[in-house]
Amino acid sequence: MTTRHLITSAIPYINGIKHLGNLVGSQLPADLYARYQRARGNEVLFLCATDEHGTPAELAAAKAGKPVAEYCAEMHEVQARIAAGFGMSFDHFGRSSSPQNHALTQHFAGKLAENGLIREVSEKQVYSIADGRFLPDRYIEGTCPNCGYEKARGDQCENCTKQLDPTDLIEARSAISGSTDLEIRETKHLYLRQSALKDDLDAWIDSKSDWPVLTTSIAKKWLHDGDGLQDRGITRDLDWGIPVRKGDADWPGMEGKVFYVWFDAPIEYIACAGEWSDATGGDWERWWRTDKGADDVRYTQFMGKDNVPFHTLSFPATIIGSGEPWKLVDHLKSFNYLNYDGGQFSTSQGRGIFMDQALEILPADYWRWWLLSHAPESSDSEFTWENFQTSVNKDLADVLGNFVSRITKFCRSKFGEAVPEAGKFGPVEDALIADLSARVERYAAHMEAMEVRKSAQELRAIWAAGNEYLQAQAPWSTFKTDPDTAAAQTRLALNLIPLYAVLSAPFIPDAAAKMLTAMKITDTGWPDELASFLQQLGPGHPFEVPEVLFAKISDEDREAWAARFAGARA
RNA sequence: GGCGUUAUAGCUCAGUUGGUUAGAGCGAACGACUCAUAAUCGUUAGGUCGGUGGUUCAAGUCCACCUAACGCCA
Repeated sequence: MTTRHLITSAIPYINGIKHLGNLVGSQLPADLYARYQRARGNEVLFLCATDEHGTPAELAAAKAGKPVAEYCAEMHEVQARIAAGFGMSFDHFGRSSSPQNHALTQHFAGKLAENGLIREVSEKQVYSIADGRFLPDRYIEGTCPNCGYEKARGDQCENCTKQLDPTDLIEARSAISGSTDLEIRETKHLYLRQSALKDDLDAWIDSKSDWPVLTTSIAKKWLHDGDGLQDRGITRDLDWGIPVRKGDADWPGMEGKVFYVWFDAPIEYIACAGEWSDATGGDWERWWRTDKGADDVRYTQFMGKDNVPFHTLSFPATIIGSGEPWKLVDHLKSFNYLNYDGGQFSTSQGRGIFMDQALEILPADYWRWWLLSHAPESSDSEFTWENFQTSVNKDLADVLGNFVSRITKFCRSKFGEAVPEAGKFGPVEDALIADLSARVERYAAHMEAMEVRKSAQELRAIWAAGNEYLQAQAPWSTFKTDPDTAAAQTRLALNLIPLYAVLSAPFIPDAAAKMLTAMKITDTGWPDELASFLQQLGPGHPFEVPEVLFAKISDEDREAWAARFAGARA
């Protein structure tokens, strides 16, 4: 029985290229799961997009000297290209600024208003006359009244960590223009009454007993801490964003305002499916509307822990509050942070390795393997160059790559570049097949459960089993006295290559494809019946000795890279 | 200050609902093999499971307190 899997990765913000910590927390594990489910013959819709609205995008565009729409369009292409470089198998990589998202976001706001879940709030905000705009708290700078630090931000002083209100700052100025010509103006905003949905959300979270504790503990904290779940503003005084409208209608009093980015970004998960439909002719509603076939869809989200509150509370509040039959997430896989060599990856400080830089120095498979096999599932984990080097060299080059190399070269030298036909399997071969069957089953169970590290561990053991078999049977020795038996041993070992390719493809798709190409086989299917799977390459089946699958990382490379990435990004 | 997560062999980590001698990979030592990217395979290495005190016939595995790191919030 096949299952339909809707899979989304947290959508990356538009203002720049993401680092490896961002990648391992969302896109990469989501891709792993999507590839695995497709390999099992299930129908998959895997979506991601760029998150394009908000002040940071406006400022990044201004810094680049471009209109914000143009900047976003360009950065979207850049991010799409890099994601493709990492092998992300998105069915669609959309944009939160799409017309589909404009319409859907306005639709949701209208429904929420109809259901009494929106309230209007008047509040005072800082307006910069020189900039001609309201300033978010963190874009106001001034001297900290507490410690005297001169570059304190309106929300917090980075020097003494004291929480501030913009009006506390001495000599407050705009962080954008530096202008001190500021005034307090009254402005009206819409708030989503999340508090009214608290009990619904609480019950819903309670029903998710199989979610990672990281996910539920964060959600529970926000639900129960202090005064409980707070209402949140969903509008801003900005130009760049989705205009505030009540469905198709104007929203009196909200002219010139846009929806706050956190409100429209998750709705893009749905709109993205609409973009996919418009681009491909697919039917997005059967993935998202439970009244139109989405009831039997299994929806899984992937994200870093910083995104958990929005996905467990705010977005579900939007969906539940609409009163319409939209699909809610079934499983939410969250990740901790990946640290870089003793500190944090930092986009703002340019610390760590960024996605474009990673692809400049090594192929995607190297990064995919290390990042996934060290995914920060149970706690924060750390990238070090030494660990990366030994892990990649040992696992990929020595255990997997060398296995393919040794058996294909051995066969070529003794039997030629075709699968030898003599001899037959005995008890040792049966035992190997039985052992591998059990391992494949465990691997599948871990992949199904999204236990990323455990999956990688089992996969590695499956690779090692091939080396163990060769080492114990030593066809190079057997060949001298009993060439027929050596032929059978070689035949079995060669057949392990397609097995390794299929199982490894979700982790290292490029190398997996090379392995299949070398063995001159295209579609292997999933190894449900291992005994027959391992006879796919029958006697006489031709193959080629592939190029080295994984070159090793030398100490010189490692040292050079460690030095290059020690400081801030150039 | 409140809350949360984490703390297991030199390193990176596994350890289901508490139950015989606490596991894996890497590193290290020794051995085997020589087909292979000087790759592989095997054996060994004995860590008071952060600390203290409890519950229990029995705790790394539950409870309390403490310590440290990280994070979230105020």
